[in-house]
Amino acid sequence: MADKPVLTESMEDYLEAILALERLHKVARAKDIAERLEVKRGTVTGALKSLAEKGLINYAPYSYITLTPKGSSIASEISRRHQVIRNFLTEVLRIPLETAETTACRMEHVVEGMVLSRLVCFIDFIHQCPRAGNDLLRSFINFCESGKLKWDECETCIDDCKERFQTKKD
Amino acid sequence: MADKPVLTESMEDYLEAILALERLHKVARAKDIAERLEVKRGTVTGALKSLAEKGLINYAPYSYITLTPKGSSIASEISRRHQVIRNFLTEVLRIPLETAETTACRMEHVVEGMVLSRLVCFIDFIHQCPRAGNDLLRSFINFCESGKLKWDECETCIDDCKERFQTKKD
DNA sequence: TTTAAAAGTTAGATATGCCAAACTTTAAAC
DNA sequence: GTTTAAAGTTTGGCATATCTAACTTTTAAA
Repeated sequence: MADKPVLTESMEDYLEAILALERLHKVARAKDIAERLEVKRGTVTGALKSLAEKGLINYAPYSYITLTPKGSSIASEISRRHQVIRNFLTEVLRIPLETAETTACRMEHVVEGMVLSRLVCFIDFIHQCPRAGNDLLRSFINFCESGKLKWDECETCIDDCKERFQTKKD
Repeated sequence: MADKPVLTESMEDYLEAILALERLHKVARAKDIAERLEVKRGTVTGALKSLAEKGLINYAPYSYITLTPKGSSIASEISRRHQVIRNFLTEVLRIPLETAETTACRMEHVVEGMVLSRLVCFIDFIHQCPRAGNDLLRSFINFCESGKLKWDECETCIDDCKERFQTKKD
């Protein structure tokens, strides 16, 4: 399999849309791609030709559209970037889903390997570390809203944390 | 002051570069902008005309370049986005500075208000919350490298955390 | 099976953003 | 004060990405 071509954000969006439509209907149709990306049908035709030239999709005029193995591999990677970023935004930063989605759509084109794997680690870590977890995130939200820490609650907070860990050990 | 125009990423980059050069030398020169953004001098001239038309820079052919109040306000906002993102990447995710810089350069164009303020909060929270702090981040790095939590160390970790808090209270 | 609507394509236009290369202005060296 | 080099500008060209509107193919309804 040839090297992965460097794609524009736009081309990445098309691949991602095609992957999503394949998952829904086995194949993608130009009209659905256009709706999903909010562009006109004519614009899609041009993009499809470009992706076909790069060997990323199976395409002939008037045909249905599917990803080639190479296209599928790239699309999956982009889709994964999207998911990781969205999960970070919703689960850690507690951003509302809709905002998280639109932000992930834009961020997915600009984070590369190391940052992505750190985000994955961070989400896992927050969920697994006894000192972190959902109740730490609850404190975070509280901090966001009030702008300050409630120091008088810290002692019980730490004690609760330890207790939960003891219970969990069994 | 008129409404803030919607700018392309490219125009945002030019404003940010001009702000940085203003801070260094009081005024910006086209040549330095070109070097900073790694584009040719001719490209800069076009961008400057466009920014001047939008009322964001003071510019006349062959003159030095300064930001108008409106341009300055926008440039500062972008610069702040950059800093917040870079700080998050280095201080929380512990990404090496160089990678953090280049990622921040790309991310600064795609995060809007809510995500940015949550990032600010999160950095503050991690630094201020007794259950979080630098030693939690050290555990995180450990987790990143080993791929797993050392559960046998959790009890002492929590105890140390409490002890540090007790000491700090004085 | 004809026909009408939906889907897809094409052609021409616009906007951004970049480059190379020729040209002009400014500033500095002599 | 010339002259020359650096900085800035202009022009023409290219690539991407989009639109509108006209046209073609396919599909589905009558």
